Amino acid sequence: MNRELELYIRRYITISEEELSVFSQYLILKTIKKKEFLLKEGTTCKARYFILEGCFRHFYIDVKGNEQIIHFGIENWWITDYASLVYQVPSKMYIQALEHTTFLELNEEDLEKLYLKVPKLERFFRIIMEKTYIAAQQRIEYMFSLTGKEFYEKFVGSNPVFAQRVPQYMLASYLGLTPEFISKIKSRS
Amino acid sequence: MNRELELYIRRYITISEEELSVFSQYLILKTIKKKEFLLKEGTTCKARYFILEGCFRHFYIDVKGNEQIIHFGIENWWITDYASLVYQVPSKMYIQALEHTTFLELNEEDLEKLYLKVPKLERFFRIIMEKTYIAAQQRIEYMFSLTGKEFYEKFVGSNPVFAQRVPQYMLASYLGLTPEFISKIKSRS
DNA sequence: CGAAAATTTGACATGACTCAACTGGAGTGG
DNA sequence: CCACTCCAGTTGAGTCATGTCAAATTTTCG
Repeated sequence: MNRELELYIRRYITISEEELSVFSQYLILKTIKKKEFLLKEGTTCKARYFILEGCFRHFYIDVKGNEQIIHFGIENWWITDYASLVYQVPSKMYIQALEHTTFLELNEEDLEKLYLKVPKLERFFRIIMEKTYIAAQQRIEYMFSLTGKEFYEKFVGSNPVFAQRVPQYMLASYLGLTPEFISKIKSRS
Repeated sequence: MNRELELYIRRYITISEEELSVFSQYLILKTIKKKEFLLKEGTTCKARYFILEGCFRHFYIDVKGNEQIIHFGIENWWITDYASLVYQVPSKMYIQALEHTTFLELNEEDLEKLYLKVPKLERFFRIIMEKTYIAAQQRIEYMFSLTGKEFYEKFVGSNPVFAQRVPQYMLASYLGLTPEFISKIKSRS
């Protein structure tokens, strides 16, 4: 079992070496180059990915043709398109590497088998989903309560390192603002 | 076991009568009157609630002092403040009945015990959380891609019955718009 | 029936967008 | 290693969607 993932799992559940090693049999270590895609619109998503090193952006093309980033994925995060994965329908999303990235792939059909062998993983993924949902909820609250300027400043304030790692226009997209507007925010302060 | 909840559970997992009856021992049938609260700011949320009949709104008071509705809860939905429930911290949220409402209460400490007795419930709640998360994600996409007018029309179009059930100013709050603006949307079409 | 709450309407304000032009680095090829 | 291109970022002018505030009207409900 990969050391990073082991630590991550043990933050949430207690699990034996044996169970971990069964889990690890289903994980495929992969790498992907900068700008390559893990998922493209029209493809049905078949797996979840645990990021070991690197960074993804998760976006879609909206009705007006703009790339709208809904997430970034970094080290120690799971990334996937749940809407496509869970309902097994073609995705409207793209997941693209922003850097050379290493990750573990967990196929969803395999995961279903795994749940039978290691039922504790149901618990693990339940807990992960709860936290993921709470984060999404938090995001909705910020979108409602903060102005663009406040949202930008909050994001950069709480993720200073990450804000360096991605270009400004992607931050703008993530925050639902235009690059021009971000530029004006910065100059006015 | 309550019939509604049984049907709901069996949409997602296969489960025996015995397991269901263990589950049902932990459920408390309750009712609440219109305008009463299930949860108030400052209280730590201790349970999840399955709505049998009636309706709740889930809101918080933002920095500017406005009530910001983040969800409505209706029949066959679970409602709770996950942020408070999962981390056991005081809630920033209110959950208030909009009608006389009947629901089943599931205490979180009990649920932890239940997971040991009926591990399948981990699976059940994992699946529920996945769907709940997907819905939250969808909401974020709408907030990004649609104008206020479009969002309002989409909501009323897909929930015509529900839109009747709550006052306009609450819809406005849920959509992140002002009641005045909703009024203008309606008059201009 | 009357008071309180919800909705509507209008005048005005503003946050954020659009578009277009400009600047400055980062690669790339000769 | 220079010249060129290209992309990200900046700046400014003008616009538009939506908000604010206040008053008028309608609905709800005790």
